[in-house]
Amino acid sequence: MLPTTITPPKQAILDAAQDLFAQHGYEGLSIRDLADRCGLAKATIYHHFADKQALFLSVLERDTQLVHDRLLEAAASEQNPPAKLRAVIYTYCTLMSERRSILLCTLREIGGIEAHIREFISQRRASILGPVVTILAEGMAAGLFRPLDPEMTALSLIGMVHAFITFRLLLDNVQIGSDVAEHIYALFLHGIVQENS
Amino acid sequence: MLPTTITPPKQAILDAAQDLFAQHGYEGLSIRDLADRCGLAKATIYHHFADKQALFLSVLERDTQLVHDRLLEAAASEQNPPAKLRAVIYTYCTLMSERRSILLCTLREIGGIEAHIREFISQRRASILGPVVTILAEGMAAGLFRPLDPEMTALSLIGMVHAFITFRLLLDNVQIGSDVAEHIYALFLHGIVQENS
Amino acid sequence: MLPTTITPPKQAILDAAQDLFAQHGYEGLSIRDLADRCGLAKATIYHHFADKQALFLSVLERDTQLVHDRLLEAAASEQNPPAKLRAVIYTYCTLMSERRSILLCTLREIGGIEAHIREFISQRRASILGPVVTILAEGMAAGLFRPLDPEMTALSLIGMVHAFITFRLLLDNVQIGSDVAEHIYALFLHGIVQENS
Amino acid sequence: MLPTTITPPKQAILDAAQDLFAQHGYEGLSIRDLADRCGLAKATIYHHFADKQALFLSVLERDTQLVHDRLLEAAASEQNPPAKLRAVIYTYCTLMSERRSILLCTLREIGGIEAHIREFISQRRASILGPVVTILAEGMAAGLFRPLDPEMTALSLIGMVHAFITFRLLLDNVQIGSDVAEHIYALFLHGIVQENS
DNA sequence: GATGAATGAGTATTCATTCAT
DNA sequence: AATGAATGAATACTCATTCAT
Repeated sequence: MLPTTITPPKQAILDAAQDLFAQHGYEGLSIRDLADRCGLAKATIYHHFADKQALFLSVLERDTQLVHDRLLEAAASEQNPPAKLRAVIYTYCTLMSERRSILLCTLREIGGIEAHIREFISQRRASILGPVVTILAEGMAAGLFRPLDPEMTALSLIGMVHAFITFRLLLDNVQIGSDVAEHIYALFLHGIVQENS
Repeated sequence: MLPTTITPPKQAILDAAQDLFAQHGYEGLSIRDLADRCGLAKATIYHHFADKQALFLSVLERDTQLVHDRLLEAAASEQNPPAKLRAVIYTYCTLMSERRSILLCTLREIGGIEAHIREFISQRRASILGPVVTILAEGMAAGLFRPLDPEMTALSLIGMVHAFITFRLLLDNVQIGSDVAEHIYALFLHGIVQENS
Repeated sequence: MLPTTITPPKQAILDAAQDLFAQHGYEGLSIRDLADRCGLAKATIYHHFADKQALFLSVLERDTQLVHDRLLEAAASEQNPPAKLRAVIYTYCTLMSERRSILLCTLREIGGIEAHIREFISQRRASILGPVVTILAEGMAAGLFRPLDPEMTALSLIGMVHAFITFRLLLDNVQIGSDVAEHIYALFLHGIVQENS
Repeated sequence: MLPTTITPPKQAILDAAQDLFAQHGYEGLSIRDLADRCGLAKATIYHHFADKQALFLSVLERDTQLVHDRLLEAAASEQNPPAKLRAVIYTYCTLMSERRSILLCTLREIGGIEAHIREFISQRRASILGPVVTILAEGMAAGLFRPLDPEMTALSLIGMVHAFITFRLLLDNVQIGSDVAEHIYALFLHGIVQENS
């Protein structure tokens, strides 16, 4: 009836699943709860997705794609590497705070997860680190940044944000604001050492 | 019979539980698996611990205490703040790599966990950040470090380590070595920016 | 396939549960046994009833409704209060003997039962005493019966029947016949005292 | 150390068990709870009683003996059958109200109980009905009471009291007072029918 | 007289999934 | 596109009981 581009029920399931996976993790999402939340019967979920794993991968793909796109947009909105970095840090903080990307939320239960999913997650990680690595490489080439390993450095940056999400937002329910983003930006750029003339 | 200082059975359960919680998370640890691993009957676990939650808190307490103690030792083994920091970073990387402290591994599940446990975790977090905060404050007082928020800065450092644990060790099964510790140490001290004369 | 008025599976579970609750009480009914008796898997019971409590309340409701209806029918089948009472006593004896209403059978466990269920039982008790109270009030109004407290008197009558069910039927496995009903009827109407001219 | 006639710990266990059996029934008493209540280890219970069944029978025997003795005392304290009956009814109401004899409390779970215990209960029932039967026979012999079946009549009387205990005391937590005893006495003696000159 | 450790069988309940309709 | 019924395997947890000390 609706002339929408994508079938609504499938999207509604994905939306609800994104929420629940982010809150409860892979094992923690119950198909029954998901169905209830969607106002559908359990069996209907299986009409749209082969099984829980397929559902998870769909959500993960959509989710990481969104993060990837937003980071690219943020980088593109600025001209020089430091400004790009700043935009990316702000964007990543906001995204994690608002959507709690399930990539982040699933990382800690990796031990119990099937190899198949792990590989998929491993690939998706690149699509998040990618935009950051690009900026770092750009800055190093321009002589603005020191010649560090770009992958490790990007991973370190991502880790700082995650620490605030997990230890502050999730644990203490304290909102992550621009002060955190600014702190991370400053620390990441200049370190803690007092540099003298 | 054994004139050991600590009663073996309870400790054996805690050891196995430490392992399993770290690998599978809170929900992911099955009492049956734990009992099997210990060579005990399920009911025997309940003879020693009131329930899964009590078991978890016992493990968590022992685990965070160990991390706390090791970090203090590391700091005490060096004289000046930068050296102390370096020792602490190395120690934390090693500990996380070897024991995958369940504090870290449980963070993701915080959403679904009962308030009671959350509060406990929240308190224990301080005992891990504490030693780092002390060193930072010391360095700032000495004019060696820039005047940043010590809590946020310590949290950022911890986050960097966690990123390598989750994204490299847990996900790709790649061991975390001294190169990682060294990278984090350098980045944390000086940032990425190329400082000019 | 069957054009029956009520869905068979749910009713079959209720029938089996009525039996088992009556025999073993609330705690004594095992969902596994119930499922076995129905030829269903345990999980199927939970497909139809939220939990044991919901199942119990369903059975209790159906059971007390039946007793209530039968007592009303019995009373309606006769004209004068004494005859009504006699019919009610016979009917109640027969019902208890055949079905061992779970209301009766659960009473002992009241101590351990949750307040929620107790309240439900308390309400249901009225639907059984009601028909008797009505007859007694009728007879008193007509001057046939002495002006006693109708509630207490009805309760006393019910108690006499229960004594025979528990002490004879359940304990000694001796069937309760018309001799018992007749005894109760005579005792309830005239007492034990030899009235003189 | 104590020159008491009976060993205290065994009595303490019996006292606690009497309470718990009365409240929760046979199945409902947990050895762990009993041990906790006594401040003893579970194994200590088994040091004094072979198993749960033996414990139950000990309690039951002590309990019914007490009821039996008190009923005999009550009967002996009066001269003529009606006065004896009145005393017995008052005493029985009080005993049931205060101690909730486990005989009463176990009756409703008879279905699930082992044949061995049932037989024991069956025997003990006589020691409670006995005193009442004696009074009734006495009254009938004296021409004061109508020639009814003494066993059935005694059972009916007991049933009336039980109805008030289960439906009022246990269910509604309403205390059973002398009004109930008086009602039962009057009803039992004269019935409900208005006798005319 | 007392107990800590241990256990096998049991409890109610939830899980992801299948299938006929 | 959707679902009610059904299920086998799993979950955390409790039970009465035994035994070496």
